[in-house]
Amino acid sequence: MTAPLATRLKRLHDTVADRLGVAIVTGVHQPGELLENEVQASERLSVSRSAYREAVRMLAAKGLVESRPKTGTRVNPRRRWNLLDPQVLGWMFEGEVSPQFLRDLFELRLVVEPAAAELAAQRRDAADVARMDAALDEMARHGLGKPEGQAADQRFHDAILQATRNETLLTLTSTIAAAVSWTTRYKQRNGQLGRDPLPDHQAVGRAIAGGDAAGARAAMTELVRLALADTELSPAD
Amino acid sequence: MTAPLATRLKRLHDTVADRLGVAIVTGVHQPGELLENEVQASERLSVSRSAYREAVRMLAAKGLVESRPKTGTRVNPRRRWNLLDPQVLGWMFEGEVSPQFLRDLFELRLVVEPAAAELAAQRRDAADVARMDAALDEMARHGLGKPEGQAADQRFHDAILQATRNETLLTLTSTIAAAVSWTTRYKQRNGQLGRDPLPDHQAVGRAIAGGDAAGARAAMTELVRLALADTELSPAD
DNA sequence: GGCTGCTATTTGTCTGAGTATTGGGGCGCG
DNA sequence: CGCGCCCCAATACTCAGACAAATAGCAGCC
Repeated sequence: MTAPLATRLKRLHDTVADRLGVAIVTGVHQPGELLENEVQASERLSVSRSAYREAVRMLAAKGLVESRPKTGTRVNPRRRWNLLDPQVLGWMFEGEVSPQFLRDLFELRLVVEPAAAELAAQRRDAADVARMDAALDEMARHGLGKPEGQAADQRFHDAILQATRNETLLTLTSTIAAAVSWTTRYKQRNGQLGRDPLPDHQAVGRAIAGGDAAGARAAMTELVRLALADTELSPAD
Repeated sequence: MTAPLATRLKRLHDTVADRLGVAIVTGVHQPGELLENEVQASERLSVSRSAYREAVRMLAAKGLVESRPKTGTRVNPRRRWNLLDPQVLGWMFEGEVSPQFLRDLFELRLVVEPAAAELAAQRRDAADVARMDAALDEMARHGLGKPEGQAADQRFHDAILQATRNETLLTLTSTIAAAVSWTTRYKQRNGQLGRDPLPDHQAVGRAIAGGDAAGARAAMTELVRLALADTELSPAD
């Protein structure tokens, strides 16, 4: 017993936060549920109370839990979770992700990315275009099967968000990235390739580089729709 | 000296986090800047090192800072801040908000809310419509000058996001709310009324209740555009 | 000039004590 | 019986001080 909580690769409080965070977002601890009190919990994880408390503070900062004297630390209703927090999103994907949540994520992408593409077409400068082209080149060279190609894919989407010149949209990078990476992961797991996504990416790139706002929006909509179809999620409506 | 950090209304670590958070997002501590070391900082604020550390953990969880041994705690580049975190957003509005950021916020609203209205029109049920109508009634009764009216305004926008049946969109509630409340605050401060926003809200409500997706999108676009115009922010392009 | 090992600084972790808050139960009173 | 008040115990909160671990920067060596 007193399983030694994984060999230390990072700070202890981060490790504990990860562990608790995953347990919460994957449903091991349901909303409304009360966590063990600090003393028991820290002893069970064989960490000091301070380390455990700092972990809980992090979860609280992300809206996952709330602590009060006498009552203890309670898991918040999902509604209060910061689902767009990169770390929370990461914890989600540690377990099985519900199809409903994936559809929500793609729907958000379908709302945000076409609009972002449109704005990017209006505001991009030479540096943006260079970033996009570099990413597209690397995608073509490596293919989407390899990690390099996937990284390039994410850089492409990120470059577009950057080109919008909108900080709040840029914050959604991690959210988009989660959906993007899930698509390729899914396709690899299931071996089916679907249509080659590279031409669609290039079409988006051309429209943005050419300043064609409407075209960029349309091309991006098409791209996301295609990705959604590949995941075999039934359309939302 | 050793000014006693406000009479305790909430937890000490929350108070410290608020104070540091505001100082960072309002630019008192620039990105890249190094914070005092824990001992000095905690002494200056007259709190224990543990309380200070828990506060820093919260800021780190929101992407504002990063701590490393020997180097210290450094303010992250804005790019890594979770700008959509409700608390971070709240801290922003403690100081002067840059026009650029406000435009970004409205632009995000312009991306999200029309799409949300469209989805809401497709998926709303009786309860959603009831919520919207109740909010509209209260807005009409109190007017947007009074706190009750403003609260109702936010409930209206929230009801729409709820009706989308999309958790990730719902997470943006606080972001939308920030932009909404800023509009009314601005209008009160400057005394100018602009067009009465109530009819536009009612138009959105009617379209959603009637299941008119395209109409809902159009009406919402109009509503947000109007709000943007009232704030006298120059249009983004 | 570059590598290597030392050292000082800073965060990280632990422990144990005392404080503040508050939900709930008991008790009195109407 | 019902209602309000007070007390109590459980819990998180705060504090203080010590030691451990990591690491940037430097000195010294090859």
